[in-house]
Amino acid sequence: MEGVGPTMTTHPDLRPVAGRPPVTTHDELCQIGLHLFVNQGFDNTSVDDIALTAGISRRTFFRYYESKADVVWGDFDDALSGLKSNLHAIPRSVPLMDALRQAVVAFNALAPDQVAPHRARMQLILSVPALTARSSIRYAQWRAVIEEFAADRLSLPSDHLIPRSIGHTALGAALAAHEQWLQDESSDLSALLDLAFTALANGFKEVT
Amino acid sequence: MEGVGPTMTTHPDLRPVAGRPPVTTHDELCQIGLHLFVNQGFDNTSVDDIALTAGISRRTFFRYYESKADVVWGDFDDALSGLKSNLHAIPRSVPLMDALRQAVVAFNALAPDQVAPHRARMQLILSVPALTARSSIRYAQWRAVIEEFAADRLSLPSDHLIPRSIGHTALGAALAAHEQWLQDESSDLSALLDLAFTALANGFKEVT
DNA sequence: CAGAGTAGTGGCACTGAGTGCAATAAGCAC
DNA sequence: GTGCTTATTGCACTCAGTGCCACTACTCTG
Repeated sequence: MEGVGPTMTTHPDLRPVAGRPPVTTHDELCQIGLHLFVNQGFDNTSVDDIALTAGISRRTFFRYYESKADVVWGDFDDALSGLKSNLHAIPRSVPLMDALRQAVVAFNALAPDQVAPHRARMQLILSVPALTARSSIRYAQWRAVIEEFAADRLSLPSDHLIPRSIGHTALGAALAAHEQWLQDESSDLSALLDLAFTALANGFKEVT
Repeated sequence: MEGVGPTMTTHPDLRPVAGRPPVTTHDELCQIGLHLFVNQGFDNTSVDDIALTAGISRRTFFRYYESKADVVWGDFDDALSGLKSNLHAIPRSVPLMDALRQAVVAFNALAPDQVAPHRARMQLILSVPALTARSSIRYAQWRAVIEEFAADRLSLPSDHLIPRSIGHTALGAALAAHEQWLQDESSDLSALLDLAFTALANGFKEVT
């Protein structure tokens, strides 16, 4: 959904003082996994394949990721906190739906060298059923950020119908834009996101 | 999402003339599955449990449903064609977003005796991670119906950004309403759907 | 440097989902 | 009955995911 993944490492190596140092990283496994999934397909890639390639044991793999499918998302919590800070950096004078649009667009602005890997990731997520399915967890986290922000702006509890609807529909708009982006190699994700969120804020009136 | 399930049997027994007759039905397995999931939890219920209760073999279970999770949706294709005909029964004079709202609200109008089982089903789907995940397939089918309708109304291809966004956001609104409905035992699903779709059509302006 | 403490790794065994295959059972028409 | 068709079933297998426990590799303390 955003600039997740290997190229966007955070946590600048805060290794805890004691204990055996980790052999690999989430990012490394993510890179390896994506590579294998792209080349031989998700279903044709076993956890053993990934572990073997990474030089770790199968058991250790599951200490890094809870499931094979989670690999594609890399360190998503990291990305989410980015979205959150993007949102909260927007002044309250900007209307809610504009703020959402701006934050989501800004957050998906990718450096040129990140476009290709992000395309690969999203292509997998949106086309492999098992990945689409497992992504529902990530989507829920993403929505929670939006809901919380909307609830704050509207002075409503975040489990109120309106913030919830905003969370769900914002996710919908973002996914639609991503699908569209994947469909056309030459398209611009930011522009598509902008369009989708604008249409959403207009209630899909006055559209071509 | 709608009046799916046991209480809503269609296909009035078009048994093919030749061959061994089926021992059970999708609906029966759906009922058994829901019952077990509600009582002992989804993860604590194995396919063997369901098969044993239904008096069939484990292998046969997988001829009826592709996965354990699919059980909760019963015969969803059936429900979908209901939504589709609901949509196409609406005159073209009704604006697109109003038509969607009306169709979805009408389609989720449950007979009093269907409320409890539908609550149970949606409660499972929206709270058990494995079911939430697997439901993405069903959601995609649901969206496709909406997208197709919107594309037709707007004279756009159904893989255009706007119909896609409408499909995604309509699903979002419906899910938000369902979540809200589950949260409050005394709430009315139709009213919540109406509110969510109205807010969507207003671009979330002028909301309380 | 020895030993304690801590955290990551690895092997093993196990459960359970889902699948391919081949045999069998149960209807139908003739 | 014989064939034809379709459903059921058992078996064997792959693979994801988990619990348990031993082991390893590092740091810190004395």
